[in-house]
Amino acid sequence: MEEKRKESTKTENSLENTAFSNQMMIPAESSFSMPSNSNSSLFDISCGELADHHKGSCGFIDMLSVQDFNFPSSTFDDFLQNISSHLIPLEPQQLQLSTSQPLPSPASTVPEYSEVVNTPATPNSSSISSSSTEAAPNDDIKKNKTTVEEEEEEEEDNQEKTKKQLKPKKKNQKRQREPRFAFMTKSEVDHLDDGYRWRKYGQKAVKNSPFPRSYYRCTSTACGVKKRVERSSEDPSIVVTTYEGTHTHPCPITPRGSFGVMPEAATFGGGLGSGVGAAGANSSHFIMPQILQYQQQQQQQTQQEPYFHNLSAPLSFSTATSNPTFPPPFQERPFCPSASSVARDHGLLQDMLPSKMLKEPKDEE
DNA sequence: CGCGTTTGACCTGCGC
DNA sequence: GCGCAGGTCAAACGCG
Repeated sequence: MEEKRKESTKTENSLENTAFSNQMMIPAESSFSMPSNSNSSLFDISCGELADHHKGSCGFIDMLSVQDFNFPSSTFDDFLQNISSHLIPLEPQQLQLSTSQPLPSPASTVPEYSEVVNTPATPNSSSISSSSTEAAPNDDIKKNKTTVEEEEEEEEDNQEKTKKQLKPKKKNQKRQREPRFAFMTKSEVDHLDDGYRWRKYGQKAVKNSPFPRSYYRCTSTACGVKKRVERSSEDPSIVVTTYEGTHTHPCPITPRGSFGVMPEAATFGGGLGSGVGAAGANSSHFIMPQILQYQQQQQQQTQQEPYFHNLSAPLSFSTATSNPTFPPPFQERPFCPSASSVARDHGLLQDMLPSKMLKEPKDEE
């Protein structure tokens, strides 16, 4: 197995633009629902089995029509970024529902993602921290510890009291858990090219999984963003990518340098989504959005109702409830959606995805 | 030669 | 205290 994995790893490296096919995992707060009756759509949402550490933290999105889609890094970046600009978080309670239900063990429900994810136990802090922690993630940033950050620490403390800080990183420095953000992709390659340059610094066998977990770090000196990649033991075709930290630099491979940049600003937005979208997707903001919006527009251009609202049931992502209440942090838009997304929502996918992908919704029109 | 990967050792947290 | 598991380090190695 191990060897097989290794081989695949090699393969991955050679496959730059991975087959980003059809599934994305998003933070629990990203849970959203969409008209269940609009299954024609580009996306269908459902809950999937999550890796242990993801339990309770993520939702699972199926991008039905995005089969075997090759995502150029820049596109992916855009994609995520656009997405994140429309995140619609759920209420703590709902989050609770959405996350805990599908999750087997309550204990493992909140693990390390507590900050980013909806921590049933501490809804408030979770939502707050998700945005705040983003401000104090990277090493450099840590240097400038501000009172704000200290507050964040407190929050984190609360959240992590159960989990405690993971290792203080060799120094006495208390280890801060940076906001994390995970998503799943159905891909043959583990390491998706998200536009950033990553250096693998470790690989570990994961318990209860035949697949090893790989650890990557952003190669940019001042950037401490990390990312873990592992395959789902449930479904080997699914790659779970977890980003941690905030990029403090623009995406090196982003053609549209414009958006990829969210340096300091990233403190708020860069977050976990980091790897994913330079500025983009930050933990708490990375939630589906425009895509659905797009879909909706495509299907019912007149629909004025927000695409998805709160998730009432983890598995159902059913149609929305009418009261989308978003925790403060979610209401903010840390970064500016790429021009394309802002200027023309419906152009989002067109802008990011190959026409191939857009076909479905379009054809439906 | 620079950069990235591999891989075993090491560190830390946590449960028993 | 001990063992397990996750996470990180860093030397060795491979590749362009």
